[in-house]
Amino acid sequence: MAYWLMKSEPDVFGIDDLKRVRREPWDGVRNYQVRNMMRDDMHKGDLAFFYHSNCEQPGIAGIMRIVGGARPDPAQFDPESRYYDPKSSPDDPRWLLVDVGYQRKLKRNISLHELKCCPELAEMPLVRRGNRLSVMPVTAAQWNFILALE
DNA sequence: GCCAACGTTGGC
DNA sequence: GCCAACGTTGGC
Repeated sequence: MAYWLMKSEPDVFGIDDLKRVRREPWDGVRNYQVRNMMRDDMHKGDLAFFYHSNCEQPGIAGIMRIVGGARPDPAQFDPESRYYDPKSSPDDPRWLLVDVGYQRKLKRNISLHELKCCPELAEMPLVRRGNRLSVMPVTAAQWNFILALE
């Protein structure tokens, strides 16, 4: 089983939203590197940190599980969607999503600032300059270390 | 295939 | 709101 960190803006969709709906298609990924990771490396049963980005206190807010493997993101075919991609076709879908399920909130939000201060996490793309991945792998050691901060 | 222009991400 | 970083686009 693999571990991940997935970013979302809480103003758009946060951990409390996932808690309410229990399960959600993680749509809108429009980055090839992330798409390839979802396609090749993400599997049903994997666990992921829910990270709040672009907000007052960026950080890890909860844990979710991958409950469905990669499948075409319907939003890419919807002209009304902000994720519409006219260059994609149902015959050859360009963008994928995975389905995630609510697991739990962390007892406290673990802020980006705090994560940045941990030498043990220095290799995480999250704390590295210029990183723009909205989904990134987390090693078992990093996962356990972060949970121990809780 | 190069690279300038442009758009997006996301911390601050 | 600013802006650094970086991915994508498209002219050549």
